[in-house]
Amino acid sequence: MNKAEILIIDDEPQIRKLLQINLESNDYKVIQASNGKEGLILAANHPPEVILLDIGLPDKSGHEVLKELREWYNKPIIILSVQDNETDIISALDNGATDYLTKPFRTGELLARIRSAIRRSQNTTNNSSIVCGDIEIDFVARIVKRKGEIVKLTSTEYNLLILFAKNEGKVLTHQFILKEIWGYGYQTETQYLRVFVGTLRKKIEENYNNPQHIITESGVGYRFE
Amino acid sequence: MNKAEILIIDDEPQIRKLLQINLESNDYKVIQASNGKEGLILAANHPPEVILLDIGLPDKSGHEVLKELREWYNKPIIILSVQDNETDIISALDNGATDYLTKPFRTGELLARIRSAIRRSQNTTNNSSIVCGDIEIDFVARIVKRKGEIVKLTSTEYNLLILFAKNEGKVLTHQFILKEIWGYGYQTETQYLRVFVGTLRKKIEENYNNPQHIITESGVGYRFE
DNA sequence: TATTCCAATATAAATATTTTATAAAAATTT
DNA sequence: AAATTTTTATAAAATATTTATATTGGAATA
Repeated sequence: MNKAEILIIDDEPQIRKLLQINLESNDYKVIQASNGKEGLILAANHPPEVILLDIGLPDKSGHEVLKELREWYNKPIIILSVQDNETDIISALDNGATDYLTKPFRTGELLARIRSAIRRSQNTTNNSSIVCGDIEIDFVARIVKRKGEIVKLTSTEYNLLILFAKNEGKVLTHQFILKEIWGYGYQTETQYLRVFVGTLRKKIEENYNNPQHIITESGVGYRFE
Repeated sequence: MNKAEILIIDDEPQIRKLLQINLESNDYKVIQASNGKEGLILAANHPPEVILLDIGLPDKSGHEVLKELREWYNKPIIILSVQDNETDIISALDNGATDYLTKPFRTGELLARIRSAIRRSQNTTNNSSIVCGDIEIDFVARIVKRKGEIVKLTSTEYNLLILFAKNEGKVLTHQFILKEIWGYGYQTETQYLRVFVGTLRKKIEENYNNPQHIITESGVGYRFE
């Protein structure tokens, strides 16, 4: 029994109907909005477990809705997009979307993606702490422990670790990390990142010549495990 | 029971007859056109599941027909060509043809290619993940797994694999691949491609002396299965 | 049919280039 | 002044390109 609530924001009634049938038959409770404004109101009144958002709304409001949602909503937002609209997808992911699906999609994959998103979000946002192997992060107290011992981190180091931990298993590009931690205009300062990844590794890796947590993806970015 | 419709566009009546007999005995419904104009009309009136197009028509109209078709038709177009007309084949593939067969062809091969093309066109939803046999690509996480294990790819290798995976089953010419991965001006550097196909095969093929995923189409390019 | 030859492809290895890691100095913030 | 961040410099590692050589498969020849 799930009964987790899912909000669908899409202007196409057929898509909403299709989603509704599939989701309800899998024990999700479905709420629907046919435009961005309505979606924002519904989400605010009764925050759902997952939001499915059509990014390619005719009035281009999908991107704005995503940004507005992300100002306060930190559960999964899965983007729905028509095929061949890669630009939309990439910009959505950079703006905090959790995942995406292109229409037409297979039901099996949709359900799998929803399950995976919920699982991940329960590991992170819901709880006030994350445990990744020997690393333990307490968001409320802003404390990080390694094998039970408190690790002293500077605020940049801490922010970086949080960003990694919230995106466990995902490759984060240099650009993305720099934008998230330092803000726009810093996206080319890759050296900052190297320095801080270095200090973080020294503090959280067992053997920092052979990092097990922060993995380098040469030419691309880093991945946290 | 298939009853998928196949449109043949070829000026040689013997070839049309031969194809018709073979295809109908395999439960396909066959429509025929003896020239490009007729073919375009038939295709527009009743879009078939696959089009077999003779590219080497005497008046060279095959190429034009292909281009016109590709403006709206996105199902498989398999090129028929006389042997030794590699230029024709390559230009057709670069213009969006799915596959090719050289006359005279073996019936078994023809049928296999048609089946494969149909299968592919039915699941081309380019989604946030692709599964091809034991290979699994997650675009969001930017991670490739083989039998569940993460495969470490360099960024060029990854880009190449993505290009292949997004065009599964389709023959990609050297030129096309080089243009997509390295950009204009690199279209003659076929050796780059060989080196990278080599390293990719080592990483994703079970037995890389007998590649099952990246298939060589000698003189033309590669195909991903 | 078997053999030779050729062009295309594959592989290995050397070199060049780019990217990353690290230390440490300088600047800034607390 | 201490802690932290930014900048600079340099070493090390990873990746890409180039070169050399081997292998393969098809066409031509005997």
